[in-house]
Amino acid sequence: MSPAQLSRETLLPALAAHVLEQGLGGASLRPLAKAAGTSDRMLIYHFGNKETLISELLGYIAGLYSGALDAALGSERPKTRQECVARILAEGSKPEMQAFLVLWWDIVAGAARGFPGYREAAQAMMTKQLTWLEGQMPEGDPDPAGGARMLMTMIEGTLMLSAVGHTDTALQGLLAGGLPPT
Amino acid sequence: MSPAQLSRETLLPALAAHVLEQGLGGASLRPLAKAAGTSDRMLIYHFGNKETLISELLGYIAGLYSGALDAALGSERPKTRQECVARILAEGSKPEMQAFLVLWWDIVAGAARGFPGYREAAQAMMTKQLTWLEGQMPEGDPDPAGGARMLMTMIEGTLMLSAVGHTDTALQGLLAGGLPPT
DNA sequence: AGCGCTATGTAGCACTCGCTACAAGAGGAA
DNA sequence: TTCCTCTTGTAGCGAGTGCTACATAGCGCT
Repeated sequence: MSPAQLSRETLLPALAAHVLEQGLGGASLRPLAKAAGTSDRMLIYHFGNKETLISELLGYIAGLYSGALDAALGSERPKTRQECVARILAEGSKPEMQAFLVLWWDIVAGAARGFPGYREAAQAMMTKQLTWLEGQMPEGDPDPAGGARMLMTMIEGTLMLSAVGHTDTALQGLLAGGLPPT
Repeated sequence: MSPAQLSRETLLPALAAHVLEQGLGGASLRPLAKAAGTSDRMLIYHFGNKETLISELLGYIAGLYSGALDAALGSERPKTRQECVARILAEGSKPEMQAFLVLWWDIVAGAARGFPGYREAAQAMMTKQLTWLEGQMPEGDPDPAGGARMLMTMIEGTLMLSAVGHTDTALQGLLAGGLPPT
């Protein structure tokens, strides 16, 4: 009956799955523990306190995101910047990415408010995404580094506007910027 | 001793001041009531329940934001798009705007998660900002409507990246987009 | 066998949460 | 006056919060 020994590493996947669908705002110990098949008592035992747990969880989720981006590496690079934008927006609209996106705004809000661990995790995810985007820039692009950062800014703006029901504004903005997502 | 009669209208300013500095995540009735000089009992009495209170509060804050934008209308229009971006980013970096910005990410997170009232308030604020931005577009701009939407998308992306410690990424993106904030 | 360390369960503490039951004062209407 | 409505205070409920005290089972080491 004794389950495989618990540890931070074995707990984190279940915890991540829980916050991915329930959010960080209402993440309290007992529901988290239930989702991981254990008790609040054991979460405190393994992580010390809730703050540490959340920090480690955010780091783990940043790793998940990084892995998801790696798995999304297309075989051949896009030919144009606009194709590049279209591809990454398509990536973000996949259903399995929705939970990530919703959670993302929780993380941004926590980062803006200075909660411990939030900023670091958010920064790591954005750094990873920037790297990924640089690798996705068209072959002969005149300014891959700067271009990637510009596309990144446009994409993040698009995601935010979409989150609050201003998808049209963002799409028309992309259009006016010469980056119509096909 | 009897204070002026309480009502939703007289309560909202104090409530807004509280969430502007404490955030929406931890906004619970008793601290809110204390900030407004009353009791949780009376908040429920006047608003019915917490959900309604938050919804009305978000609407009120959207109005505050709208007023702040109106008050920030410069006398003369910027000459170029980049000056326009520089001006709005400068506006957003004023200290009195910081509380708005931090709260903003709470609202976006709530909107993304579908909390009642959040999306409506966020949408209203973005609509207002878009209108404001259209009015700030340079005189002879070839495409004021589309341009405003593009600038809007870039600006929101910049704000988000700044919130998570990627200000440099955003600024380099603006630079590569021909929109260096002076 | 005995000892000590690690992992876990049970129970509980002091606190906050949104909300409600009940009573009471104030003011107007009859 | 008597009644009714509106507004407010006091007290509390049941649930949930992070966290802790205490006991205990299992394991390896000597």
